Amino acid sequence: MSVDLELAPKQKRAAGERCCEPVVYPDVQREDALRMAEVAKALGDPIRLQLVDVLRKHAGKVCVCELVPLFDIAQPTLSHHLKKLRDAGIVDSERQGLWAYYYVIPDALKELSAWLT
Amino acid sequence: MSVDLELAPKQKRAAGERCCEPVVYPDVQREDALRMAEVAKALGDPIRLQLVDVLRKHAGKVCVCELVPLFDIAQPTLSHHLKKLRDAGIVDSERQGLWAYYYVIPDALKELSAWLT
DNA sequence: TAAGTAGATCGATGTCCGTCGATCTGGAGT
DNA sequence: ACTCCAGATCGACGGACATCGATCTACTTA
Repeated sequence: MSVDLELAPKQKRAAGERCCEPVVYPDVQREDALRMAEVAKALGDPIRLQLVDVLRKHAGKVCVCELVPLFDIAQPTLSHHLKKLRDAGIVDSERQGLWAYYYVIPDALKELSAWLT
Repeated sequence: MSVDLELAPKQKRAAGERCCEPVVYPDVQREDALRMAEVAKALGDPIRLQLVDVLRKHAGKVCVCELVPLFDIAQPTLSHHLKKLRDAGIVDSERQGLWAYYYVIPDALKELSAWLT
């Protein structure tokens, strides 16, 4: 899989007809697309999207034990989703004794948000 | 646009006390989360994200034959991605003779964009 | 030191996804 | 009618994903 986005010479169209305006290039380069797609993918699960929503609205750090009863999933599954969000660079966590506190990394959603606007 | 989940206020974490109360809140906005997650999931692939980017920048309808040479993937794969975007309600297509033209549905990204902002 | 607890990790399972070559569909040109 | 072509669909394959119960880890408390 190449990064190359060059246009190949297209086959000739019938009787000089075009199907559309000539060349279109993606303005978003591949690395940007990879980064934003990774964030979008992490948000592509209803539970993770709601998790981010809860964390964002709280504006502080939220204990995992507060999150567990909000969703009808087992604790390991929630932990799995939080890890996905961590791996995507959307949230981070802090351990304090037995409890773990999660928060949204500032500007983590900025690039995708700006692209969507 | 938000999931509207209120959390119990944080309390002091003294010895022997719970860090929080396991309150269950009605998930009134689950439908919103499902809808936005579906859009995010569709954007969670670099090629699909670039596809949407090209279609959005073009502001008109783009022929599939223009899209194929932009990406280093086989034609059925591109068709598969376009179908994913169609199923997510992000794009739609028009057939004109041999050619198919794709375009971004207006406001399709609006809800997710507003939530991200 | 022993018991208890919050949260992460492991292992298994069933499902979904991205990719491709091959094939099908239907309009266009000869 | 026949051929050519653009694009969609099919079938298969390998890998990723969501989910769970069981277990592990690390800290707190008796």
